[in-house]
Amino acid sequence: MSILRNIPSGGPNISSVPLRADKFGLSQPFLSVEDRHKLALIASLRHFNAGELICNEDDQATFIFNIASGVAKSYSFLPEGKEIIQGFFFANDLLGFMENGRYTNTVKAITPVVAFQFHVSALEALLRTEPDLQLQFLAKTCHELRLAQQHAIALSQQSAQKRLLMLLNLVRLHNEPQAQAARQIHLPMSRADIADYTGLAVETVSRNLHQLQRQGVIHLISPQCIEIADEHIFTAALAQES
Amino acid sequence: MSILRNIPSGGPNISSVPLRADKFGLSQPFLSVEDRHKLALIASLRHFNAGELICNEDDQATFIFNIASGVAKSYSFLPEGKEIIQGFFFANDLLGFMENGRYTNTVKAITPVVAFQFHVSALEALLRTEPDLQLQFLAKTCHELRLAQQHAIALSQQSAQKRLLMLLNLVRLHNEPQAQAARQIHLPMSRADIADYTGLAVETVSRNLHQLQRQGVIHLISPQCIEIADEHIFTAALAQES
DNA sequence: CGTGGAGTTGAACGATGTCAATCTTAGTGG
DNA sequence: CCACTAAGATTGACATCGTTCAACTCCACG
Repeated sequence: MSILRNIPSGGPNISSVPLRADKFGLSQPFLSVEDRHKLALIASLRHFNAGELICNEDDQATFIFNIASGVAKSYSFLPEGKEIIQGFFFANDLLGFMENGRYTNTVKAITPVVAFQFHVSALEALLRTEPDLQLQFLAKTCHELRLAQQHAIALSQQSAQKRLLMLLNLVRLHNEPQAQAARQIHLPMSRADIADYTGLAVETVSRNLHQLQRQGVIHLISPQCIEIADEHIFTAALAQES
Repeated sequence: MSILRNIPSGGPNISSVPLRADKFGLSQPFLSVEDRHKLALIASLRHFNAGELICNEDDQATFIFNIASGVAKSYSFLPEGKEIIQGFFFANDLLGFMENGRYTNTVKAITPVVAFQFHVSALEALLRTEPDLQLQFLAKTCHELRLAQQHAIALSQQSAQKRLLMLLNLVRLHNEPQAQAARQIHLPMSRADIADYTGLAVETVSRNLHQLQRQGVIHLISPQCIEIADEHIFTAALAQES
């Protein structure tokens, strides 16, 4: 496979959570070597610059994408002209969800993105012949559903602080291990993106981040880099009563 | 099949939207007779009273359910002890989504509910041997994801009125055709449920419904029954700028 | 050195949450 | 048949928090 030779990651991959509890515990969160190989056979590699559109809502859906590296945002437009960010896509995520053959969201690269692209028809044909692989896609979709529900939970929080803490916690899980060890959260997105995800105004985002700093929960190193002041205080603030 | 003989609906069924555009348009939103028959072979019928628990978050997931009639609500608990309603399930919906073998939501019947129940292991075995049927489940899950995203859109609305209008519109789609023709929306859920779904206080729900009435958008016939005063004004209010 | 975008800060208004009281309704039992 | 009860729904008064509008700072880039 020429594709497999050209990239370091070893081909398409999907991070997920298994539907059923494995007897080995949380095993098989990623595809097997065989499944990745089968996907590689129908994949081609794409590069997107930061800010570049990956797919557009309501457009005819011809490709499904699997991110190899980089971060993208999925968003829709509200009646008022504002936009809401539905979620962020990271490495090993799937994007290009569709209904009636049309994309249900607009997805734009936030950082430079490298992604595998599959023809919808080729992927569908593969999934029909590989039920086990299809189950992995089902599990991934269930996990996306779970993430969307957690987003709804974040949005239903009254306090701006908690909404922000939930976003920080979400982004944190996708940071490099060394960054996590240093209690640092690297935010690939702008304040406007955070505002659109949390349903707040940009000013409220800024104000409350600084308030969290005054309260000793976080430390604003730079606009894109936040340090957790105290692990214990941070998690306590996430689960707080008030 | 004894099950098929005992129920009028003709066995399990799944309402959905196809992933790909069919050459026949919006065809195949429901399962084929053959698929329903295969599901019936591994299904058993369950009855739930109004208010009865169908499945509980974090519990071992042994069954997946398919509603034949009635309405249920899916909810999670917020740190503050409040609860958020993630969505409502109607006839031909699937429920019992899981991760790591455990339910991700608590589901409770709002009205009396009749549902088919499938053993997870039996359903998984069936889906492995029937990739086409599995694709229907994948499409259904994608549609649930879409609904969760629309819920997030509703929650990100600043105005309480718009959140309520989006809920009314959602419920309306599941009403009986004759009710829709009469421009009536029958709400199976309580004001508290509406509040938990929209992220508002019960009082705010009540106040804004009455305000919508004063504005001539709807007419409150009874707490559980709302009439759309004018179709045009209603849809205009949904898409309004302000 | 100037420019523009992103981020921050300030002040005032307004919508919604909260607390509390009242009203309505369905179900119960005398 | 009627009164009682409890849960759901409504209404009022008030405080709070976030939005809005505006000005300002910071930094990268030419």
